[in-house]
Amino acid sequence: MSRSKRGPGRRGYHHGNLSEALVQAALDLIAKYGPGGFSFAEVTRSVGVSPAAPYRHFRDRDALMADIARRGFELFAEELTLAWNEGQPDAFAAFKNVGQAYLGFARREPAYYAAMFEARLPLDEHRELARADDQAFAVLRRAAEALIAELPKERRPPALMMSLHVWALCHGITSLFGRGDDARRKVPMRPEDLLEAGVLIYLEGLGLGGG
Amino acid sequence: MSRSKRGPGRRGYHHGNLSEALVQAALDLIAKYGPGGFSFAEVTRSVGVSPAAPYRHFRDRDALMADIARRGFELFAEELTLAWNEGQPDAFAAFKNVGQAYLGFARREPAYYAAMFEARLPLDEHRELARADDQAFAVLRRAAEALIAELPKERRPPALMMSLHVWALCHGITSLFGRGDDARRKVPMRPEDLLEAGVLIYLEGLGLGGG
DNA sequence: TGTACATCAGTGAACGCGCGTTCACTGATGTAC
DNA sequence: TGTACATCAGTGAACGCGCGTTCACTGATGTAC
Repeated sequence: MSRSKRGPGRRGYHHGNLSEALVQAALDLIAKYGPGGFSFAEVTRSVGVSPAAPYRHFRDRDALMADIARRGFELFAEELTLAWNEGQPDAFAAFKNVGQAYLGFARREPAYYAAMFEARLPLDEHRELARADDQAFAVLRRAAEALIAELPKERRPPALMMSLHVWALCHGITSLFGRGDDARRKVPMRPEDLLEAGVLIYLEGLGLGGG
Repeated sequence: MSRSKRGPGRRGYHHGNLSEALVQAALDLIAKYGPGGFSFAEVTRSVGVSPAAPYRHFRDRDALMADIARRGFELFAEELTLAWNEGQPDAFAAFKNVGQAYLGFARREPAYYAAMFEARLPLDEHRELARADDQAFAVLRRAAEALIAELPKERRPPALMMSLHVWALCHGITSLFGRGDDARRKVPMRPEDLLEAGVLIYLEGLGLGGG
């Protein structure tokens, strides 16, 4: 009986990589039950350690949650950066790729996404989290700047505004139509197509149609 | 002591309007602690009734949550309808008014908004909720249809797509920049202005600039 | 290479707590006559 | 108008449960010599 508690991944008394394992287990639970739906206790059970073990790695439940969200934003920033690909093949296509990468991340990593945007973590109290958040947004903003630079100076919109619009559109589509749970609003089109069309219309409105 | 339990609003043994009072108390708690942060027990305490009392009115905690969200959507639909005002003074202005009313509702009623969009209620299992949700969206859609009707036939976008775009933009702005708690992303502009500009650019992109 | 020892990481039992829900109950209200 | 009675709405005590967190502990690991 006490043997079964060790689980398949244990390498003896010391776990080896407990904090990673705790994060993964928490992600699984968040994916199933939402950001409010995971408990420290359940995480330890699914990892197969004693309920006191996590306290060597995280101050409390909240700190684990914040760490997950921070990791999420770092992954997110990486993926957006890859999608931007230094503006290749051209700023217009690369900008749209960033938008699609946004949706792709939310779809592939709903648990991270929930921790990042639905956990209601107070950004003032988690500075590293706020910084990671800023860095992910900065990718989107740089993409907007590069695209705007193609317009003649007198017709350039503020890059901040433009990137906030696209962020809001991406998040709105993800949160309303792109989620993986039963709270998804069902619409007869793919979120990706909805975003593609929305961004095209928006860019057209800025005079950036067709690249 | 047992007297104090009755609270100021009680009219004796029978409460008179307990289900309303429970809803209001739950809304207060949701506003403070988020949709996951209210407990049946705490609600009864703040209303001043015994913990068993709510079961005369709601099957369980989940049913109360769903009822709150349903009421929220009904209020929401009313406010959007008022803002649309039958398309007066003109479809363009009225459409923008609907968008502003969206943000206004979310700002004035953050608890309702959270119950409606952040509680992860499964829409399949709460049909009346799904219907109320549909009816609120229908207002936005009708506004889009009226605005689209001003375009020549061959240049009309699908009304469904257009209303989903605007819904997503409204929700994204609300959820990221317009919330009342510490999870708000701070940006140097008002959500209302951000929405106004975004909708204008989007409509411009559809060839609907300036009305 | 071998040993003593410090440090580290996980144990397991225990705590107090608030939760959702149930139950038999009872006081208040409304209605039939 | 008065009374008997059915129905309704809230009571309060109790339940079992899972939670977060603490504590003194101990097994495993790494390092100095």
